[in-house]
Amino acid sequence: MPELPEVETVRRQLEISILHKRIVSIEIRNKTSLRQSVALFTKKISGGNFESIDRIGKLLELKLNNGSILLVHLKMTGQLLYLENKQKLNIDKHTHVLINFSDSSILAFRDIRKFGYLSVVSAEELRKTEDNYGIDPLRKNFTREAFLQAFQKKKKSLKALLLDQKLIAGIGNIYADEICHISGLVPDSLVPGLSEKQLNTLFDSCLEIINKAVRYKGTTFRDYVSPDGMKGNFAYELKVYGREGKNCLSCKNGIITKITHAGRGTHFCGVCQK
DNA sequence: CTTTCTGTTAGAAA
DNA sequence: ATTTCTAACAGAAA
Repeated sequence: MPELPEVETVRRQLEISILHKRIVSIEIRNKTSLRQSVALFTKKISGGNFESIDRIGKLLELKLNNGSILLVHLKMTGQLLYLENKQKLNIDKHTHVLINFSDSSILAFRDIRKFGYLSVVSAEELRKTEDNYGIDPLRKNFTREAFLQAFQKKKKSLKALLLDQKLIAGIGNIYADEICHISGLVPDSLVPGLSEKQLNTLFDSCLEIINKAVRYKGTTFRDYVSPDGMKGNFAYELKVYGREGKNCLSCKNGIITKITHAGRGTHFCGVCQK
């Protein structure tokens, strides 16, 4: 579910709620949410505290004072929730991991579909993991030159490339469709057929959509909430995603079409996107 | 009731 | 080597 803007919203909220709190205990209610054994996971983070929180693409990196890094990927339905002690009533059967802090607050990992995971890694392992990711729109290396270069010699469709985390890190199904829309390009057009000008427009659109969605604290289409339980407001700004059969808000003439492309539901206006 | 769809991506298959 | 498809899972919608 969460794409870059949602994960960034989670990161920012955790940054102001859990840093420098001592981890006093850990409860694993579903061990398949961990990438390693319960014993090893517990040993590596017990007694520590989080010093900083970073993110690449949709992956959260919670840096501990002992040098380890807790990686969290939310996949489709994962949530990281910050709970005060009195909010323990919110803990349900989908809440798989609880990290208890010395002030009685809790960082809870909840995940209905159980695709998400937590993994404690070393600095070296983190470096290798980051090697699998392309440029992140909120990092300094997301330049026009790097963007154009990432698309060089690729024969896939526009949408397939936008979704490829090895090229651009953080864009998912919702934002890929929105980016194509404001670029005036149909998602299934082949990238080798795009002009230099169109690729430049695409670069601008990526930054425009991602930055706006971050300002709106992400999109809640179904399950997503930030650590304080709040929904994202970008759902009200969506122009094509989830709007099949409705009129195009941009050109006022077309009707939003939905097709399956690159294995995903794909939405666009056939009138103002070419 | 059954079938289809869903914001992700690792790994298999082609 | 590169691109496409499927499985992992749970639940809502059709």
